[in-house]
Amino acid sequence: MAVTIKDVAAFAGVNPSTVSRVIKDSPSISDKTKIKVRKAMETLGYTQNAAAKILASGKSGAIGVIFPPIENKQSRPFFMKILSSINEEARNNDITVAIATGHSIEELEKQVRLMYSEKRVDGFIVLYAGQSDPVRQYLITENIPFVLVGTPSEMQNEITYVDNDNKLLGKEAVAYLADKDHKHISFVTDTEEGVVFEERYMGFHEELVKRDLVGKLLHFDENNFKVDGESAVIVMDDPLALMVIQSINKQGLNVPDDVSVLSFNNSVFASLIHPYITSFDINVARLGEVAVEKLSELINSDDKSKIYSEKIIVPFYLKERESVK
Amino acid sequence: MAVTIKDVAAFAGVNPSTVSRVIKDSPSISDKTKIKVRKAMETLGYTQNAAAKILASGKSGAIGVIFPPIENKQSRPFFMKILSSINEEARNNDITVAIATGHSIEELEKQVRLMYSEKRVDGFIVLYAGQSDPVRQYLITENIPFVLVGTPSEMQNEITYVDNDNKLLGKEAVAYLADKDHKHISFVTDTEEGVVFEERYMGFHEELVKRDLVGKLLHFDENNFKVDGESAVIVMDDPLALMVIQSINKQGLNVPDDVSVLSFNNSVFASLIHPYITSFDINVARLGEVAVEKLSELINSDDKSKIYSEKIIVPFYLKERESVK
DNA sequence: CTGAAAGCGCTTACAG
DNA sequence: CTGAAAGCGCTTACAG
Repeated sequence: MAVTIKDVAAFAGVNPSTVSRVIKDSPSISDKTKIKVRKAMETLGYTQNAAAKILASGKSGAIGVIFPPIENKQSRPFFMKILSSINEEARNNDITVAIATGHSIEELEKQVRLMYSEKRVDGFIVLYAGQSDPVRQYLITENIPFVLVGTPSEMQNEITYVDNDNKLLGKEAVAYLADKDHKHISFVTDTEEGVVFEERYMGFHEELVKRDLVGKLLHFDENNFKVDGESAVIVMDDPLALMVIQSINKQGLNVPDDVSVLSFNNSVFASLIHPYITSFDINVARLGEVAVEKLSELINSDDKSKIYSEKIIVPFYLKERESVK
Repeated sequence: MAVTIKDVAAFAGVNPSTVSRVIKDSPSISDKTKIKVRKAMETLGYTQNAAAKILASGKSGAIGVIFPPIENKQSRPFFMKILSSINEEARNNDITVAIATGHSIEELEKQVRLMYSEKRVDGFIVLYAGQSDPVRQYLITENIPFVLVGTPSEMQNEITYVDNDNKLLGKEAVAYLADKDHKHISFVTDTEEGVVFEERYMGFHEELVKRDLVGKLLHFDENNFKVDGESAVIVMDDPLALMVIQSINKQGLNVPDDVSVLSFNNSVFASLIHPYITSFDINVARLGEVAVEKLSELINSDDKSKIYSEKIIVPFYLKERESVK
């Protein structure tokens, strides 16, 4: 039915193995033969059969993207955005991407194990960095190539990961506001878990001390949140910033006239309603690209241990809008 | 290296073909043999090699999910949500999902063609319904199984699609507000393109006329939007509702005390800041499930034309919150 | 109910 | 630089 390597070989008057070599552009084939074979492929409309290639070569040419098992996280625009950029970069390298999701961590692990044991994928990109995760543990134990997007809280030396410099992000946030003459700056969060929070807050705190400014950690609670003398506030992410702004308004204060709001991630939420939020863009697209690049290296390296434990820090930039004065 | 069907056969003392039949639970194999073989698989830790299965059977056991080529759409929570539910339903049926994305329609089509010609997938779920789309055209021409999420504006008779009843949604919106004694109800949109808008608006209009109420179509423009006597407003989606509420506030009016706001889709945007938005939930999870079910039927049917052109309407429900009085 | 055999469409040492 | 052959791990008529 479909045209195979054999058909092409017959048409071009060569052996099927020669066609195979032409496909991968083997240097041992003469240009003359290559041209002839390529012409045959063209006129017959040949396309490779992925399954046959995988079976014969032992490589799937596909990678798996693992989403966090928590439901609500999946609504974050981050995931769709990084998936797009991963897929794009993968396509440019002739890699297919398959996905793994699950309501529970058990479901997720089951799917990941199956994908790998059936040899549907050569490796994984993990999109969450929670601590002591069984899925990640499995990948490490079985020595399966993977790269993490985010910073793991443990075994940083055994894992290849790509992330922003969250501590620097915290520092830069303070620096930016301080340069605008803010002297009382607090940090607002709705979670104190995770390396992202820890590092951003640490950076915030260090820079605050260094510049001799005042401020503290404010835990956001919808019914009970108030600023108390702050002229500016740094918020963990854009949706939270939206809520913070509303709370500030309810206090009878205006953003940015009375208090400035600076946030992170630069997601859709940042430019939904006014004041549009000034927010650090963490370059999600680049994060995805780099993840694919690194994973490819891991998959294709013979000595996997050699390039393990690399960390890639992707630069960020500030998207200035209306919420800071 | 990995354990194969041969190893299992040797261990159980049967022919490899018997093992293959046990795997697919063929009725022609005796229970005694099944038990014996399954035990062997268990103790040896056997898992199927997907590539070999695909090559031998001619079926990939995978489906492709095609995302719209437009960048900003991908930030909508809808896509991540439906992808999750598609993947979940697929996993329950031992189907893998691969994705196709692209900045341009050309890129997208290229990827789709490649996926299919390499036999990486058996069929597709298309997540957008714009008119005269080359990707969809390709699928139809080549007679490739696919189902559309949304309502196509042409060739409705040739395409299997799943969607909500958008016209009914428009009617129900009016009915709900009318029952709360609203008499002046307008419909707000920021786009007049697409079947979704058309049908919701048509439903709105019919019901408005039927109940002898007043109201009109309001085009949202950030700098220039005002309500003019409306006691309630129906908005195309949640993010837009957020903007509409802000505009209403700027007019010195309160939601819901002065004007009620009712919206569609029940996305994350609906419960971000107060007033939380009363919104119709369009049951995205179910949409995804049904899409997978129908696609499976298409793929496995011998006479594809027989079940073509089915439409599946998924029910919706109203999520009541704070924006309607 | 089960076995033996051919075949799916590639890749890759091995020869020459 | 190219060919002939074996093999990747399954499935599936065909026999019996």
